[in-house]
Amino acid sequence: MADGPGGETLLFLTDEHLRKGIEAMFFAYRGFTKDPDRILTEYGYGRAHHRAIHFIHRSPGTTVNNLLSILGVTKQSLNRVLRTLIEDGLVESRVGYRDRRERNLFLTEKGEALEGALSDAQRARMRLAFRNAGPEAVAGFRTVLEAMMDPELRRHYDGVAERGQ
Amino acid sequence: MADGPGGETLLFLTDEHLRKGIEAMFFAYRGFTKDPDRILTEYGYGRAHHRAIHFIHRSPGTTVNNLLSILGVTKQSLNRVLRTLIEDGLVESRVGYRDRRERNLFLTEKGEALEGALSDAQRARMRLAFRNAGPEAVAGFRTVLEAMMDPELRRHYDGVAERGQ
DNA sequence: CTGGTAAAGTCAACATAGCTGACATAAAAA
DNA sequence: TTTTTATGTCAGCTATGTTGACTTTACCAG
Repeated sequence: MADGPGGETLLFLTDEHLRKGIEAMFFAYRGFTKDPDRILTEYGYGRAHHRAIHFIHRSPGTTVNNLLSILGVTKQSLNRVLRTLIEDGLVESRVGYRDRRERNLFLTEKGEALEGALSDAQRARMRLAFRNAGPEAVAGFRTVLEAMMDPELRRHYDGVAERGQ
Repeated sequence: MADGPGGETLLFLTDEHLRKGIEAMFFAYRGFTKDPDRILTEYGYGRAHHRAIHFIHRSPGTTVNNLLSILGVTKQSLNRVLRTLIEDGLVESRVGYRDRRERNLFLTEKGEALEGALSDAQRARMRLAFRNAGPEAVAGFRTVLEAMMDPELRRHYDGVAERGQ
C-alpha cells in the first residue's frame, strides 16, 4: 500500500519516522559532545577549542583559511580561540614555506596530549555504540549522515586535504 | 585477523573508523540545523527557540519542568526563550488543571505555523537523505544514534510522555 | 491550620562563542 | 607599481548558556 516505483516499501519515509530521526540526531548529539565537554571544562576550554584542536590534529600544517572554511565561522571568532591555544602552548603557528603570508598550524606535544584525552573519551562512547549496533548498522549510520551533509562541507569530510594541490 | 569471539570482523571498530564516525556526526549536524537556522534568522529567533517549539509541539501541554529536563538547560535560560515566545503569541501557558502550580504549554495557531515551516524544512533534508540511503541504512542510522544517547536522555526519546502517570 | 516542599518566575551578573565593520601589515601576483 | 590575498586586531553587539538569591503560589503531611 505504500510501495514506490521499484516496489520497495516507503514506510520509512513517513513524517513520523522523519520526526523520530530528527530527535535521534538531537539526543545523540548531546551524548556525542558530553564527554569531551566535561574534559574541556576542566581545562577551561570550550567546544570551539575542541573543534580547532581536532582539525589541526587531523591535518597538521593546515592554514587558517582552510580551518575557517571547515569550521564555517568568521576569522575573528576563530582567531580568539586560536590565540588562546597558541598562548597556552597547545598550538604552534609557523610561517608558510611556499607562501609566507600563510600560517601553518600544528599541535605541540601538549596540544596532542589534550587532543588524545578528548578523542579517547569521544571514541570510547562511539566504540560502544558501534559495537552494540554492529557493522551493518554502522554502515547505514555513515550512509545516512553522509547524505545529510551539505555538498560544500562534504568536501572536507571526504578528502583529507590535497596538500600538493 | 581482527575477528572477535563470535567470529565477526571488528574492522569497523578501528580508531580510523571511529574518527570518521565522529566527523560524520560533526558535518551532518551542520546540515541538520542549516535549513531551520535560516528560517529562524528571518523571524529573529535562534536555535533555542526552535528546540522549545519542537518539544511543545510534540508534547502539547507539557510542563516547564518537563521541558527543562528534556532540554537540559537552567530554568533562567529556558525562561528567557519561553517569555519571548509567549509575548510574541506563539506559545500559550495555561495554569495546570490538577496541579495549579504547573503551567501547561501549548503552541498557538501562529506557533504551529512556525513549527510547521521549521520541521518541513528539516524533514525535507532528512527525507532526501533517508531516500538516498534506503531503509536498511536508515535502520542502522537509528540503531547507532540510539546507542550513542545517554540513558537519562534516552527516556525522553523513547517514550512520549505518559501523561496519565 | 501550619510548616515544609515544589513549580514557576524574576533580577542581576557573568562567560562563551558567534556576528559585523573597520583597519593594519606583509607578501604575493598582476 | 598597484592590487589582491592571508592574517591579525580592535570595538561592539547578540544569543544562549551559567550561578546565586529571592518571590509567589500552591500542594501536602503533620
